[in-house]
Formats: sequence, C-alpha cells, structure tokens
Amino acid sequence: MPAAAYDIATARPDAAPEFSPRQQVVLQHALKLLVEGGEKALTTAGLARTASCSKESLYKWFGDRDGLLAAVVAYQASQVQFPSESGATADPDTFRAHVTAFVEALLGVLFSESSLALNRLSIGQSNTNSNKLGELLLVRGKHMISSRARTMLETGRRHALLKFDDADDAYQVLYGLAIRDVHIRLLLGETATAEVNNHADQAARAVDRFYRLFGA
Amino acid sequence: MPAAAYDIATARPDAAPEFSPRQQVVLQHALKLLVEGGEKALTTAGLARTASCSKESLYKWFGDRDGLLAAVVAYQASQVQFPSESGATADPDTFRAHVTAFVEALLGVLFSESSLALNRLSIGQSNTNSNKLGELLLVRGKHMISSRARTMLETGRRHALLKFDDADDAYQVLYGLAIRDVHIRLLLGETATAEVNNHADQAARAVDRFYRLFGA
DNA sequence: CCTCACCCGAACCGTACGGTACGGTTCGCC
DNA sequence: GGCGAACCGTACCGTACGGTTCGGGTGAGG
Repeated sequence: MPAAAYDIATARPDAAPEFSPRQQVVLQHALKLLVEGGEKALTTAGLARTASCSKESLYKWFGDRDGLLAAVVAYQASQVQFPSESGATADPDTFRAHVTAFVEALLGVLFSESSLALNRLSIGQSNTNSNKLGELLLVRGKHMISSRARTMLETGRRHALLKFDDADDAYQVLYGLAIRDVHIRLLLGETATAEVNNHADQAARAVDRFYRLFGA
Repeated sequence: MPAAAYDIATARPDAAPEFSPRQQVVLQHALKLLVEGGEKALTTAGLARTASCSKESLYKWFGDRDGLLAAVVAYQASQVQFPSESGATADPDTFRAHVTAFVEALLGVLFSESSLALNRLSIGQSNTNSNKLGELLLVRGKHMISSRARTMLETGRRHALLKFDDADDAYQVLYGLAIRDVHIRLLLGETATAEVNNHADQAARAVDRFYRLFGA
C-alpha cells in the first residue's frame, strides 16, 4: 500500500500470486529500508534483522541480492494502480475530469517517496549489470501507465473531444506539461515545495494547457 | 569537451582554475569509467590504473572517494556551455531561432552519455550521504541553465514576443515540452531511438507548441 | 511420539574495495 | 651535482558485505 490507492476494479491478475504473504511483508520492509537510506542501506543482513527473517530464507526466496532488488521493484510496481475510466466518457466535462484525475494520480505516484526510491535504485543500477531493474521498472511501471493513458486519450479523440495525430505523442506532451523537471529534481534530492505537492492544482494547470494544444 | 560545444564567449571565470591540467585529465578518465560501467566501475584502483596515476595522488588531490565523485561532477558541469544570446533579439524570427537553439542545446546536453552518467551517479547517491552530489549537480548544472533560460524568455517578453506571468513557470513548460519523459527513460537505460536523437526536429516541435501557449 | 518441511539466528568464509605507507623515479631549481 | 617536491607503482591493512553452513525450534500430519 504505497502512496497509491489500490483499485480492486483494475487489479491485474498477475499481481497477487507472485509472492507469498510472508514474502510481501519482507519486501515491504526492504522498500522501507530503500526509502530511508537508499541502496546502500539495503543489506541482506540488515533486511534479515529488520524483517525478522533469516538470510537463508532471503536467498532461498530471491536467489541473490539482485533477485531481491528485482522482487522489490516488481512487487511495488504491481501495487500501483490507477482509477479506472469506467465507461461513460462521452460527456466533455466528465472526460476532462477523468484526464485531470489521471494526471493527479500520475503526480501522486511519481512524486511519492517509494516511487522515487525505486527509480533511484533502478537508475543507479542502470548501467552496471545488464540493466535488469530499469527494464523491469519501465515495463511494469511506465509502460503500463502510458498504455492506459493512450487508450484514455484515444477515447477522447473518438468522442471528438481531443484532436491529435499520434496518441503517444499527445501523451508525451501531457506528461511533459504535468511533470516538467520536477521529477528529476526530486530524484536528485531536492525537497518538494508546497506548490509541487499540490497535485490537484498542478494537474488542472497541465490539463488546461494540454487542452489548449489538443482540445477539439 | 563532452557532448557540448565549448563556447569561449560564455566561459565562466570559475571554471578553469579549479583543477590542474593533470587533474583534469584524470577526471576525464574517471568520467569515461563512469559512462562505461556506472558508479561501481569507478574504483580508486581502477582509476589509478587507467589514468596512470597513483592512488596516493588521488587521495591527495580529492580527499576521499566522495571528493573524487564531487570533483567529476563539478568539473564536468563546468564544461557544459550554452550558446550566448548575443544581443540583438528584437527581431521575432531570430529570437525564435535563439529559443530553438537553446532547446536543441538543452537536448544535446541532457541526452548525452556523459550527462546521463553523471545524473545516474548523483541520483544513485541522492539519499545516502548528505546528498552532496545531487545538490552539486543542481546548483552547478540545472540552475545555471534555468537562470539563463529565464533571462532569455524575459528578453522575449520585453520585446513583446512572448506573454507570460511567471518566467520560471514558462521555462518549466518549455522544459516539459522538450524533454517529456525521454530523460527518465534514458536514465533507466532505454536506448535512444533515431527520432529521439533528432534534436533539431524535437526542439522545433517543442518551440512550436511553446509559442502556441505563450506566443504574444 | 516421530517425521518432515520450513524457518530463525548466528557463526563463518571469501573477496572486493577504500584508504595508507613506502621505496624508487622524474624533474625543476639552486 | 645536489636537493626537494611531486608523483608512480605496489604492497599492505581493515572492514563491510554477499553468500553459505549449521544447529535448533516450531508446527502440521500420521
């Protein structure tokens, strides 16, 4: 349950059965260590101590330390869910509200401490060992989000609420308008201002500009 | 000389005298190791070997390993320069060309392998030891760039070429339109597509959209 | 009660790497 | 030529941490 509401309506079937409850608890402890102290702080001995399990179990469950890191990323990504678009989107106002809600959820996820910690971890490892983590985060996180966004935008286009040629291009603009350089600044350790944390306002402004570019 | 042209007209006086020529050569070797293998690949013994210097000298020059990393970031940031705006910007077309050139330079810097490696390094360390590196990269890199961008945009506003209330807000929009989520994807290890590497086209499209939002 | 699977806690091992010390060499300067 | 500063190469030390092994304990099933 990390900084993003769990939405039963959109839960993917592959999310739950991947790890046993006991393992999920351990993974949550691992995430906590990551958030607090970065990758260096997640040692096998330290995790075994804080999670009250044995190193032997860690290695049995996850293979090695890299497997543990991958498990943390995979598990956490599976926990992130977005509000479903729930059908009736022909009405312009409700559709725009849906887009705004999506952007707000995006900000909430990307700027959460757990997401930042996982991104920091994956980025830090991205050019060392075959880059398994970055790939995992991209495919289980960003790609899931972007594909959902594209279908949402295409729904808007189908109902003549938006106008664009390339859905991916339009999504990227929406992303850029919403995130700007805040993500990278937070990743670099800058502390978030109150303005940045006002996700509702930020989302509304981004959607406003997006509509000025792509509104029908 | 890393992926960004050196502009003699805009060289800051504090850039040159910080490190001796010999030290600069060593720092370039260090950057090369970082680009190739990430932070793990930059060991004091490894750097001493590839740069043909002694570990003793490394510790004399940079204090400890963290000091070495900070020196790499500081030195490399000092090497990044942008084309100067060089006065006559009253003409709408040349001003817009200046903005486009700025965006193109921004893309060239941020998407270069050396910049990515340094960002990965700083991000990876950002929640471990007092976050010296991230701060350094922000103040010596991003803030320099953004302040220059703001003055450029305000020049455009003064000449009634642009219209906005907050220069920083406008810059952030320009940044978001240009960078989108490409930066984070590259940081995570995704390989750049040909389209992404066409900085001229990307810059032109971003500036076009920027003008549709902020053009007078 | 026995067995077996699972797991905890702790001790242990090997190694990689940060940091230090030292002998030997080059080079500028008097 | 002699001196000292800077520096290279190498050997060395201490430690932290990944990974393994082992003894013991707990609980379900028979």
